[in-house]
Amino acid sequence: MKTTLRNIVTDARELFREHGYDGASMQDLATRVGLKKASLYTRFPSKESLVPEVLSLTLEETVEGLPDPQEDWRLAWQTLVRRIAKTFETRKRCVGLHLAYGVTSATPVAQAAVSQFFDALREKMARILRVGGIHDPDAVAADTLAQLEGATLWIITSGDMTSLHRASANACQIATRSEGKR
Amino acid sequence: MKTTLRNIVTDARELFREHGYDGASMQDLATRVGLKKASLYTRFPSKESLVPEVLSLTLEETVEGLPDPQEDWRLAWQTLVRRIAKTFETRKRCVGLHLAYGVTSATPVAQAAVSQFFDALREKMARILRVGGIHDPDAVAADTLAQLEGATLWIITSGDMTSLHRASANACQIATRSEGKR
DNA sequence: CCTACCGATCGGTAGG
DNA sequence: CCTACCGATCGGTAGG
Repeated sequence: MKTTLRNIVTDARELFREHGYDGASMQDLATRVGLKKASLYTRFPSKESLVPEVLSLTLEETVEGLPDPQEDWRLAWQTLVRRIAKTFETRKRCVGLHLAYGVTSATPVAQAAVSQFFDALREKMARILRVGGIHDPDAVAADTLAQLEGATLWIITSGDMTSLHRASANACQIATRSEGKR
Repeated sequence: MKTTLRNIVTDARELFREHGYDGASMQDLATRVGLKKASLYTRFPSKESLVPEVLSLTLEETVEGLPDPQEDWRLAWQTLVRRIAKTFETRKRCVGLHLAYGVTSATPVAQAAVSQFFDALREKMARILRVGGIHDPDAVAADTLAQLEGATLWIITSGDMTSLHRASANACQIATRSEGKR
């Protein structure tokens, strides 16, 4: 297992997802990637600097290779929604949400990265809905993401994935109702 | 300001809500309530033991004095939903969600308390819907809570409360559609 | 990329 | 209810 930059970022992501910003330690990350802690600091200037890397990688993975909305916006929407739901189902929690709750004004760079991540994701979703002529695409995108994120609560507290499945199914139905309005 | 047990619990709640389980320190709590840290340990045996106290107080406050569902289930439902939404609007985040993401198997008592809290709240909501003859009350209750919780993401990242308002309004509409089914 | 260290802070306790 | 302390761990750095 080579210790690439990308490897460090994905391992940092797993730690942030599981333990949050405070709970993830640079020592844990070092052990995980097979380095000494000091060596991490030759790649990343600080713990905080990992957050933008983690989130931009996540955004990239979430939207890469998505069907062109101009060609088939329904397919693009369903693929994106199901991809997000699948990640939550596999990982049990959302890194972004854990970081959103975990970063404070003490780490402004991380805080800004979290805001930008969710804003970009929402905008990506809204753009697809806009092609489909869906009413108030920004609101529908935000609410859809909120429903998916909120469903992770039940996965964490009780292992129940049915709320996530309903959220995914309901979101996909947006793309199977009548064309044009609503 | 007297340093009552209840005072300590509500201050602990504010710290947990803002900083999460790891991020909230017993020293901060002690300073906040005007005691030395060691003195906290004469009231509570551990940091972990504060979690059940915080959540049972929160559950109590959330459901106390609610209209009797048998008398007017629509009013009971709307009051409960709006009460939850109001708390999120005022406090900007949900203690329960922050704790759900923040506690691990390293603090099993806290973890169990979080699960019980959300299960009890969902059951309370479902019981009201059951009186109203709403279809699949457990699922509707879980999804409603998920939508409200998820909306806090947008409050945190961008200050946008419109998603929370839509969640609250949509939930309340459950109680204004036709009696009986759905 | 390492060893070795820094000051700060953590949850918790001894002892009065 | 306090002072004073415990060992552990934190993010980060010096110096090679």
